[in-house]
Amino acid sequence: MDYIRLAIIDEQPVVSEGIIALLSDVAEIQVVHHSRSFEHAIHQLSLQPANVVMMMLYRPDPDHVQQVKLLSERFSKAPLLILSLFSIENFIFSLIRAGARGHLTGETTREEIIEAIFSLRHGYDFVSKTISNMVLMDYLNEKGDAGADQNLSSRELEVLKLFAQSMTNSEIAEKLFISIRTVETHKNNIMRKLNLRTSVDMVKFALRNNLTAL
Amino acid sequence: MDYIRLAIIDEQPVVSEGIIALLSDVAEIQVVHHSRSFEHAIHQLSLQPANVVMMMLYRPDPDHVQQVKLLSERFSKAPLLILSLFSIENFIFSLIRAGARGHLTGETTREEIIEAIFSLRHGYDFVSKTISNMVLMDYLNEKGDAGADQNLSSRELEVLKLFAQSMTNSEIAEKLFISIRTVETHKNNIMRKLNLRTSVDMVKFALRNNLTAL
DNA sequence: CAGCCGCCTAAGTGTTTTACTGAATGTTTC
DNA sequence: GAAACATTCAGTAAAACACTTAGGCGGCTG
Repeated sequence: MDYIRLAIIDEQPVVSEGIIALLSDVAEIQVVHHSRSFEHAIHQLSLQPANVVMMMLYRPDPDHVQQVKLLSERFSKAPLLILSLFSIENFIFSLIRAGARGHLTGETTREEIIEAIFSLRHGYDFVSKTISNMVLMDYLNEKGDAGADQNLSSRELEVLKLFAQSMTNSEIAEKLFISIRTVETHKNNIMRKLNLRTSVDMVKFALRNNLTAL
Repeated sequence: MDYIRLAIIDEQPVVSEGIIALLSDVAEIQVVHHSRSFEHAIHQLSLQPANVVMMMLYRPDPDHVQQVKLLSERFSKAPLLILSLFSIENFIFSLIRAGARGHLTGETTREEIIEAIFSLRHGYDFVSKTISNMVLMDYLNEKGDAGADQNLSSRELEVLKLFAQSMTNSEIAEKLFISIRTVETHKNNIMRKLNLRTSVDMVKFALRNNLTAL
């Protein structure tokens, strides 16, 4: 009997509990451990390897990209499945580029989760229909500006996040080891890309997308 | 037998599915319907009343405060339980002021959810320990800025509101028939009075106090 | 492979906003 | 009537912003 050993990484215990309950009557899937933090997951995975790792994300934090990269490199035998409760397309692409082998949104169903886990276990990638459709829409729109709402680079997201956390330009510059002028440039590009008028709008955008706390 | 008729409002089907799975073996709780949108929930609740309404929130959108207010007024017989996957204390207080009778964070467990539902059904409020502790801390520290806007003059409040609505200093000056320098002074006084560091903090204060929409 | 595009970096220049200080005028309050 | 505060405005220096150019780098494409 070849069980799938599933590891779960989730900051919010109640959601992982729910997911585990959803998977409880699938005999082939065995949840070996679930962690509330990335660091704990690394530790757990070293002790007890998994076949598939599932990671719940609640906001488009650039840190997650680094974590995905690290996980998929260090535990390359355990393909990584992302479940994101937001849907910023470009950010999700970053995650996939960083090594995630599958992705689901909050729109997904129990059946799709199971299908995704089986796919990853057997070496196939899995991307939810929602995201597939986004790619298709993009393809059809010829990268039309209509959907060019949320194509911030990871660096821009980082700057936006720090700014929305009440850091001044010089503080951001110091923290990221870049010049103040570069911080300004990033902010300009963010405003241009998102079609925002003032920095107040930028703060609101960050809040809407859970990049910072109110 | 007196079933608890539970209605669920959740944008992310996968989370509600998980919650429903967690509650599936509690005989006294019957999930009568779950909606992906607030509007749909209003419609459903009119057709089929509930004893308890559970609402999942993923980000601190001020619209939610209005929705909570409307729900708790229109369906006053169905106490409202919020499950927020973030933990911004001030925002949660707004939700409770708006009429929510219970609140849980993502830290919660299956048992706590069940306890909360039963409490609300029997007329008691339920607030998770995480938030209870926050309230206590707040009470002790006298730190919360609820009511702090009382100290602002009406003119200052007006300037703050316009600023938080993305108006530049010159636009505010023009609108209020005062000079730009005066607008600056007002902003300075606001920051000093509220003990804020940056204008980003000012925007957040305005949002917390419903002076503007996100 | 050459060319194009996006990302990251940075600077130039001019405008706007902020930080800090001071101050005139009126209203309220003790 | 003195004290406290609201409202108004300004000088000066620093910070931030808008708009532009620009080099190096990596990826994609014809």
